[in-house]
Amino acid sequence: MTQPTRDRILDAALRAYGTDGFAATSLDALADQLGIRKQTILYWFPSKQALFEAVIDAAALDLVKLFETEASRGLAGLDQVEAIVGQVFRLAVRRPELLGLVREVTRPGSLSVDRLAQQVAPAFDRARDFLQREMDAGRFHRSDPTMLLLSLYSTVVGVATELEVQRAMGLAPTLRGTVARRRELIRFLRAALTPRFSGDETDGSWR
Amino acid sequence: MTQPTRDRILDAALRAYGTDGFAATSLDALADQLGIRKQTILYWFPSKQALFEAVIDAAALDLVKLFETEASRGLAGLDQVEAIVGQVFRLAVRRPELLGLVREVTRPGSLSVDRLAQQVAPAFDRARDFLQREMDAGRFHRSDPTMLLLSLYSTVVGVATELEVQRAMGLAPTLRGTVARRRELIRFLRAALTPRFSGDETDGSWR
DNA sequence: AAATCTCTCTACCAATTGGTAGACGTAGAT
DNA sequence: ATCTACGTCTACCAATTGGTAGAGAGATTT
Repeated sequence: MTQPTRDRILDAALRAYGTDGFAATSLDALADQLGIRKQTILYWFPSKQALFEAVIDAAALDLVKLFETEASRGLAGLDQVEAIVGQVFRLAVRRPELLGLVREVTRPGSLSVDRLAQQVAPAFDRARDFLQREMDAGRFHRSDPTMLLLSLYSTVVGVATELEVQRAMGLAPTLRGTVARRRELIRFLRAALTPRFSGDETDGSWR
Repeated sequence: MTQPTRDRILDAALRAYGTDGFAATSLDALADQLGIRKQTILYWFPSKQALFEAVIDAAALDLVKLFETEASRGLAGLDQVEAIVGQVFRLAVRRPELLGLVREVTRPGSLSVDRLAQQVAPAFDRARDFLQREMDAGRFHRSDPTMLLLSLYSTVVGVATELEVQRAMGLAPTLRGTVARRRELIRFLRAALTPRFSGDETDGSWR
């Protein structure tokens, strides 16, 4: 009980919304799980929607902070990519609900995307700049940075979070399996990013 | 009204569950949308859960059929990959709710994954065999086929469906943009799949 | 000591939820 | 003509939903 009530609520809500989804999680269920009454939740957060938004803000802060510190190490080329992949996988293992929340929020038709997007945008910009620099330095296969980032995002977050798909493919969700998946993903990304020759294979122009 | 009631219900439910999610879609809302009473839905499907399962079955059938016909064309190498990507993108444009349902069902903590997984498994097996054959023929970068398939799945489905993430990255969801994204994705996949030299760069052994 | 503030609680409430029971009309079979 | 099966409906219902009102306990301030 060392953690104040408000934080405990945020924590449990993040876990619940990120796992079961916003609509499937009632305030009563959340309160039960915390051993408090629903009205206590409504004291700290004026409505269910407001709680959701607070959860998003908290998650965004965590995500940004994580990438902030990672970026500050100033790695280059595939080392940086590998480090980021490592962070995402660590997140997928230790706080799967966080990535789950991202998927919940980015669902088509979601109203709260912008709230998350706005806070994460600077990190995206930084990532894009990084890709651009690496391309200019000839370390990455040249292509449109934004679209490349989208592909990278989809691949990494997908491989890290699509646990059920992996199970369906016959991959056991063990620690060993996770490590193997990460290694294989990095192999995949290296193949996708490394330029063919000393120069470029494609012309690099867009459209 | 040429379509029988049961099919109309399945159709609307697929769209609703794939867009807003299962928990967020009430039977009343569904019925309203169809201009019928909720009890008519419960006449055709004994419970909300049963309707969900019927929707999954219908979606699985559509997906399998689509890949069945695509695979029967017997393309090889990147041509086959490109054709599949094309199909997925066509799906993302014409029936986004179908891919949305897949994401809904594959959410961690979902109880109905197995139902979908079981029906799609043969298609996955075929895809894995395809990758293995291509590697043996030296047309694809050698690596673990299952994990490669997972990476490919995540990338393709992600890029095709993560509309909100794309919007957050500043990519307009126009038709031109979609085409560009598909082209860039294929470029990405080509880079990831094509072997480096005549032989392999990696040893190909696993673990 | 009184008043205020902070936090959690009990007591409700109107709306919505998934689901049951059964009436009603239509069409085909006997 | 009657019986039966089918499909949709009205009428309910108990449980759950998010939310309001305000009591009460404990600490802090005046």
